[in-house]
Amino acid sequence: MSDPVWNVMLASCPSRTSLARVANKWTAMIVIALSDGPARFGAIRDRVGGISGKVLADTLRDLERDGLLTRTAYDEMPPRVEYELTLLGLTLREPLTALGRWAEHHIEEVLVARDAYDQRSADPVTS
Amino acid sequence: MSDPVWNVMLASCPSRTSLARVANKWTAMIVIALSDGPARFGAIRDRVGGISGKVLADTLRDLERDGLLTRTAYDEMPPRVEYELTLLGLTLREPLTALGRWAEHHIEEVLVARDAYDQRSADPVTS
DNA sequence: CTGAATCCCTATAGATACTG
DNA sequence: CAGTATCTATAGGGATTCAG
Repeated sequence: MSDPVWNVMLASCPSRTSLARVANKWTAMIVIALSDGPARFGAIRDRVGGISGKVLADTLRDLERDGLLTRTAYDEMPPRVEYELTLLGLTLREPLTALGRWAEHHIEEVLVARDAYDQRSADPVTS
Repeated sequence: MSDPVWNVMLASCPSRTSLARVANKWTAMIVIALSDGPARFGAIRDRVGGISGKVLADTLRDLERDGLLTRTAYDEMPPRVEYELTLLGLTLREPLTALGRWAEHHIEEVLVARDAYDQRSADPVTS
C-alpha cells in the first residue's frame, strides 16, 4: 500500500490535536516573534501587530498550557511579565519559520491567483 | 540592527494574508491529503476525517481561489470532481508535512504538559 | 449516487473598553 | 503594563435539498 503520507499523518486522532494547535495563525506569529529570545507581553504585541490584548493573552496561556513557552511574572512596579520558548517550543521554530518564509515568497502568486479568480467570477461573459 | 527574524517576517502586512491562509488546520490537512496526487471530494473527506461537507467545500473553494489547487469536474454519471495541487500548492507540501511530522512526534509532550498544567490549576493547595 | 449549496444554529475567535 | 470583562462577528457543524 506504499504507506501514503496522509494515512500516517491524518489517521491518528490524537496528533490532530497538536496539529490544530500548531497550524494556527497566531501561534505561528508568536513563536516567530519569540525566536530571538524572551520578550514581554507588550513587545510581543508590537512585533506581531494587529493582535488584540485578549487574543494575545488567551493564546499565550494556551501555549504555556501545552508546554511551548514559559511565563515569568516579576513582582515589580510597573508589572513585568516575560515569555520564553521552552525546549519543546524551540523545536517549532524551524517548521514555523519555514512556513513564514513560504508566506513571504509566495504572497504575490497567491494575490495574482486570487484576483484572476475573482475576475472570472465577476465577469458574466467569460464562462 | 541585526535584522531579527520577527521583523522581516511579521512586519510586512501583505504576507500576513498568506500566512493566515497557510497556517490553518484545515488547509494543512487538505494539502497533506493531496500530497500523493489528485483526489476526489469524498476521498479527501475520508482521509481528513471529521470535517463536515460544508467546511470542506468552502475550504476547497478558497484554496482554489488562491491558486493552491485546481478543481476538475468530469461530466459523468455519477458526477466526479477531482482536486489536485498546483505547482504553487506543491511548494506547500514540504513545510506543511514538516509541521505534520512535528505534530506526530511531539503530541505526547504536549499532552503531558497540558495535563500537568490542568492539574496545577485544579489543585487549590499547590499554588 | 456524488458533490456541493443552503439554511440554521452554536461555539469560539476577536475587538473594544475597563481594572489592578 | 499586563490582563480581564463584555460584547459582536465569524467560523464551523449538521441536516436538508438539489443538480448532474
